Amino acid sequence: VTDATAAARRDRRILDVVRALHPGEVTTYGDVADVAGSPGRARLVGHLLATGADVPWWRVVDAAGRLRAVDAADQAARLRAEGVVVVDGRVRDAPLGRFRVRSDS
DNA sequence: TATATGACGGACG
DNA sequence: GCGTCCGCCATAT
Repeated sequence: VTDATAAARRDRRILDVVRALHPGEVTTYGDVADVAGSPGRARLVGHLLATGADVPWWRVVDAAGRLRAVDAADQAARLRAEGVVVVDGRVRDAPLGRFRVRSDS
């Protein structure tokens, strides 16, 4: 296969993982990359979500639980609408289904 | 072709 | 817990 198709397949795989997130479920860029089979490529996940993919992008935060979206306020609002506790631009809760935000206190 | 810049993350102090 | 540094990958200039 060509590099282009391989990359396209990889990107699609990442987007599929994000699409699989249920309401109230929050995960990290790194975990998405990992589950999608591209460990270490957290930055790539962020880039994909930034390109306006049709996926629940607001359910993805960074490893520290911080909301990195351009419009963090919007992301916070969407998360709260699903019952996720966001404090000072950060996810304080670890509700989540299969994917977990590593945030312990 | 080279450099800079992000929706990142881990290691370190 | 925070700031800095470096590695990571794709785009933009």
